[in-house]
Amino acid sequence: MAATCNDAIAVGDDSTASHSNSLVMSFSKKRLALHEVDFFAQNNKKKSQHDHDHDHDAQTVHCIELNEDITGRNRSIKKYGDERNELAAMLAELHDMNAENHRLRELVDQVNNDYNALHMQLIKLMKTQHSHGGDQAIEKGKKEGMIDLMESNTVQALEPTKDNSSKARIIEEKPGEQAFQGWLSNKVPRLNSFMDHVDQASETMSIIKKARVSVRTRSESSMIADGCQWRKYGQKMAKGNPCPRAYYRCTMCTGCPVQRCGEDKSVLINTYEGQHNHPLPPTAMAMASTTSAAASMLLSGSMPSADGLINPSILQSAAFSSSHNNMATLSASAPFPTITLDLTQQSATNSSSQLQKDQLSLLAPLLSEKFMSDPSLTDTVNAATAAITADPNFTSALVAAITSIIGTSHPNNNNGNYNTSGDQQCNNS
DNA sequence: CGGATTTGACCTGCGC
DNA sequence: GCGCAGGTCAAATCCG
Repeated sequence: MAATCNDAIAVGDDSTASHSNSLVMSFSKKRLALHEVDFFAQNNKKKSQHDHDHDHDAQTVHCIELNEDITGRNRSIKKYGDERNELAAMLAELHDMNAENHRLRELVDQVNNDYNALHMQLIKLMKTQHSHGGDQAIEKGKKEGMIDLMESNTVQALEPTKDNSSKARIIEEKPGEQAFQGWLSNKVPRLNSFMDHVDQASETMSIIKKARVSVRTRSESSMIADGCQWRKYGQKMAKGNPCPRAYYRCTMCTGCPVQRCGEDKSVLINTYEGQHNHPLPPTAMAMASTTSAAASMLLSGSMPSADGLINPSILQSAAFSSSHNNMATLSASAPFPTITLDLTQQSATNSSSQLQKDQLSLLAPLLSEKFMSDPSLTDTVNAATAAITADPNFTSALVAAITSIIGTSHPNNNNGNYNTSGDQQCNNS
């Protein structure tokens, strides 16, 4: 705008020559003035533009900041969107896993059903086999009351089974256990299954409670003073025995299930069932440990091992001691398995200490072998195990303990006021 | 008087 | 289903 104004003034000044200098001067002044105006105008313009530029920069910075903010928000939105998608994917995966879990569960149920069906068939088959192979031994045991396992071995050797090869192989590898297997198949057929360990354990525990250990001693008293306090709660006339059978219960602790009864004349037979469920005095520990150990040995021979088979050495050893010394005999007669420890010879021949040692030295390996291999034994049995492992002369100590218990309690029985001692049974019900 | 023992009744499992 | 034998209970009795 300033340049247009200057050009119009210059055209008018050229038509007047006489006043040229003054006009020039005036024009120059005006022109200077205009220049000054223009200068200020330009300065103002620059200033204005500068100010405008300054505001524009501020707005630009603000816009940049807003833009960055928007960009950040967009990033957050995008991030949230990604997380949402990821969560949705995880939910979908979880849903798939639930569905697969459901399918697997149905599959497991199906497998369990199949297993149960096969298990029942197996039990049925094994019972059928035992009805062929074990009947003779059982009948023999029932007739004689006691089964001498050496005789059982002979029976098996002379009369091999006619069943399938699997059964025949087991019998060949496990001579001596057929009587117990037969008894087990008759009483607790489920023990024949080595696959159902849980049921096996419960069954075993129930059998342990019913296992009997019969200790034969010579005593004029109606019961053995073995350190425990016994309370008589009943007496019965047993069939086939002129002497009454007395029933005793341990009174050292309320609820202790150990009981026994007695009958006989000169030979005292204490039959223990179960175990004490309370601490025992030292004098009672020997007998309790002995009976517990014997019961465990008896039951161990009837329990399958981890591989489903049974270690025959225990029963073989028992049979050995039985046939040679009449000390440990195993009875498969109903209702419960019974092991009889015959100490009558020791009591009758107190001077024959070597015989006692020899007899119990045969029993000790039976006990220690089983105890060292079976972790599920009770504390009482473990105590016996500790004694066996700690004392190499345990058998001698055990003989001395038992005989001393019996002997010191009844040092001289010639008082004549008691002549019907007992077949004592220690029942656990 | 309280605890232990006796004894007859009752229950249960098993064989016939 | 019935009878028998073994095992348990509980009231009566005994004893220190």
